[in-house]
Amino acid sequence: MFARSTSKTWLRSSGKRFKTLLRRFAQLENVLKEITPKSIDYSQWYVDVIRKADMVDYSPVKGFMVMKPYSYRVWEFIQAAMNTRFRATGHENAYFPLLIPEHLLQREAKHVEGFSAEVAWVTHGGSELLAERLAVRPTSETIVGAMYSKWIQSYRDLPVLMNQWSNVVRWEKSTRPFLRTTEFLWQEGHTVHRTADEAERETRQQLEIYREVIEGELAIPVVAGVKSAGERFAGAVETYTLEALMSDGRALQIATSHFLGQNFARAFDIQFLDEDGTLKYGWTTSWGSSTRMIGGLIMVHGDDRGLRMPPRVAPIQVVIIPIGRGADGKAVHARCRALADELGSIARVRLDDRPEYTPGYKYNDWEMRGVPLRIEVGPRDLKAEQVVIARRDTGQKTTVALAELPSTVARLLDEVQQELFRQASEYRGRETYTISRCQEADAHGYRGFFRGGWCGSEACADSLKIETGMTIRCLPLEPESNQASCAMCGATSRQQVLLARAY
RNA sequence: CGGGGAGUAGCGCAGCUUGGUAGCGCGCCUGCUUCGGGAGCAGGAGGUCGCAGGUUCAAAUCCUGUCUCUCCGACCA
Repeated sequence: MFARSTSKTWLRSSGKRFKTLLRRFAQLENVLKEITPKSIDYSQWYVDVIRKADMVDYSPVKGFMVMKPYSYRVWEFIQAAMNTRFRATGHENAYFPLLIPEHLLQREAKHVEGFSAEVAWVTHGGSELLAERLAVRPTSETIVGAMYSKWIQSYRDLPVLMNQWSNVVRWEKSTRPFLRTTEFLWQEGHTVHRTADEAERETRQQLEIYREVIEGELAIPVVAGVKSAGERFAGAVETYTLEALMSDGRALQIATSHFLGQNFARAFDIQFLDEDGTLKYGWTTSWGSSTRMIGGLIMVHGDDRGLRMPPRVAPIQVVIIPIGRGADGKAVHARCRALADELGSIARVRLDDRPEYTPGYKYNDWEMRGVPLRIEVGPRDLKAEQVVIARRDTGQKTTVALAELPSTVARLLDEVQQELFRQASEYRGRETYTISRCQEADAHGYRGFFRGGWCGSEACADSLKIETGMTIRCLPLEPESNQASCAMCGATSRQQVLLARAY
């Protein structure tokens, strides 16, 4: 036993030393100076990318991070894309308070149970001890429910369709920027409906909106499904989820939508007088997506040179880099400025005219930040009335005549968006396996999505976790085929499930 | 929360074993020369060594505590 633990420790530390060596070697080879290659240390790669791309910084408090402008801008694009769709489906934005009195938080039994371990409490106002402690919201079902019960009296008040953009706090044990932080930004929708059917439809409709935004804007392919009971939101009847596959083969739950039945309506007394004169409980839903999506964006599209931004959410879509000095330089700069003005109406353009850096430095710099298109303008191009365009997604360089530049840029931005989605889809397709026994995932290093049968028992879900480290990510809404037997116990399968190791 | 690793200039690190003037590379500032894939030379600025105690004539170095980051588990968007 002693020998075993010793060798384990040794392996761990020598593994780390080995990684450091490899990393240094990579740096000497000038593969890339600032970013650890994915293949050497994925976690380190992730941290390097977000820091070198100037997306976040750590704060003095554990688990809290600063979102710097370059990542916050991405968040703003996500917000815009979602707000448009929320509004189109009749939702309105509102804002509910940050602090929730303890008695409210405790109204719904399963909900409290689910969140109690990670709630932060406010106990003092100034130096005075509060009569009742106040929870910093981990999510807002309770405070929203309490308010809704005041606002709703008649079926004519329904449906209530509200959304809020806010921060929430969950005291997490281990944190990683974007993926799991103690405080995070998100959007949470809360609705009340007259019938169960309507609430169910709402739940699915919002999941579909998430899919549109995540696939269409972030270029991240997702699998839509239903959570198993063990993975369900605390207090929900049914939780719908979108699962994405990261480039290290682990799954990320990227958005969820909950059908809450009448659980919260009963707990918070959300009742309405129906047309038939009887008092009924409303049917509620809630749905959320967070800055975690940005973490997904990084892990799905990033490569060893850094980020690769899908154009639709890229803070800078086109960077123009002048080449040359002296007399040439002046003409080049004039041309670049003119191009920046011209293209500014069709894309988010940045002219990098910093004199202190060479073009080569700038290429690397902007590639690290994932700018989709780079336009190079040098003396040669000036004479030939052309520019060189380099794509971040494929690395391809092409020469484009000035006359065709605006249309080409517009087309290429569209192509890069498609290509990133195509690459991610192809990867996911390649790394999705159908298995009949969960141990078969071992051959693939438990990297990827695994489709297998499930008998429906929580015991099997638990043993899966213990034996393979995988969890049931969801019961896909569109199962590919139905396995005859459970991948864990071999009994008759109830439905195909998606298995993976998850973030 | 358990177990590893790490905190020294903006970044990456050496120095610590054996206590005695704070170092290197990159970056930064100034000047000149450079510019089609991380430019060159010269000069210069920058650090209460994570924080708090303790030992000592003397602590980056030794001891205790604590905070943060990071990895692996357990718990979760």
